[in-house]
Amino acid sequence: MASENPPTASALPEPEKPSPDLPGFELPPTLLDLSTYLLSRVGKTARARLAERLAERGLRLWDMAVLASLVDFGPQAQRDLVRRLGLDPSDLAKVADQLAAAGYVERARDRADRRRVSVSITDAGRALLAELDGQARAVQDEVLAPLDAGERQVLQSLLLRVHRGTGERRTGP
Amino acid sequence: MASENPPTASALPEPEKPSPDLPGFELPPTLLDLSTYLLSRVGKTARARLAERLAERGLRLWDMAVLASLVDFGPQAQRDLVRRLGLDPSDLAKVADQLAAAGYVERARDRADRRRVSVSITDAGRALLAELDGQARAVQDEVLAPLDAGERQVLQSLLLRVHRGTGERRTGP
DNA sequence: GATATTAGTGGGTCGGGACCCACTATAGGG
DNA sequence: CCCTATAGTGGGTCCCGACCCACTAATATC
Repeated sequence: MASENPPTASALPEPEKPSPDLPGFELPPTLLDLSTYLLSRVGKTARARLAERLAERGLRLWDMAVLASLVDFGPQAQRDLVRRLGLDPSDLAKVADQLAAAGYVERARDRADRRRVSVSITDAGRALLAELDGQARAVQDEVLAPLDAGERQVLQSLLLRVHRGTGERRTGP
Repeated sequence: MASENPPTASALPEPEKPSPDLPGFELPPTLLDLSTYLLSRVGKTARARLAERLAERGLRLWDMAVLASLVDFGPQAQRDLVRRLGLDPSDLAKVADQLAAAGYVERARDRADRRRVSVSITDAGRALLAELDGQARAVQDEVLAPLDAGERQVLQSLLLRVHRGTGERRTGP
């Protein structure tokens, strides 16, 4: 917890600006010096803004995740997508449905094991993902605006390590 | 977007471990080198784990935020809490209700302006917040396990700057 | 072949968060 | 005084994301 009333800005150079929504309404330092809290809050912002862009196209984060997985790893059975992305099989079915209906992916039964449905991305899907990736980077520029290129690299690398460390208890997209 | 199939680990020293849930199931590099994505994902993990701890006590993140605000800034009218924390007045009323019922805060009408209800924290509330803060730090140690103390400082400071930069479009606790 | 197991699907539930409206009580300005 | 704005409250709604169960089809095991 931060020391009582005087809003100490923890390990920070300068408070820079009074900052938040309303003038003179800073968030509690007790929260602000929990990286946990900042992570959660900033992460939520990032998520929300990205989701917002996707929503304009009627897509959700999972759609993008699935497309990315297909581009990066090639055609896969749904079970593989499920394991890789950690979402519910039932939910994936719905996502795949939607993507297939829109022509971004194709599904075909695996001839070796006809229980499996192999999903592959179409050209339209590739094009879509490219656009989405662009949008994601645009959002990133917004969110990371206060950081210079070097700092963004550092952040990226720290986050990646943190990510790799987390037990991955089946959390979101 | 990351280059096609070979799962390039972007601007990172070493992939360290194969890492995720199931053996041989890495997440798509296309996503992993979006800081936006990592932020969202890691943030979600942090949030979830913290919320989990709070839930054991029947609390939600907002409860903690309110307590923190009261400790850091002293007794305030609900309207101040609303503005500071950016939550709906109606929702705050419910949170305050619950906290008051549990004896963590007290409410009293402001004598200067009897429309206002001034909320103040009790000793029990202070004690609770201290505990919650401890739990939050425990979660933090879990989540940030891969980072050493110096790196955590860097992360904290970067996140704080990013946070300050975000327009704060009335997002979560 | 009978049985268990795996892949996919459809149809739900559940809880949380954000939001909104109608209503009361008080304050303040003309 | 009357009228508008503000503070708080008590109802809701809506949209998610996560999860679960029941069921079919195909395969694997013995």
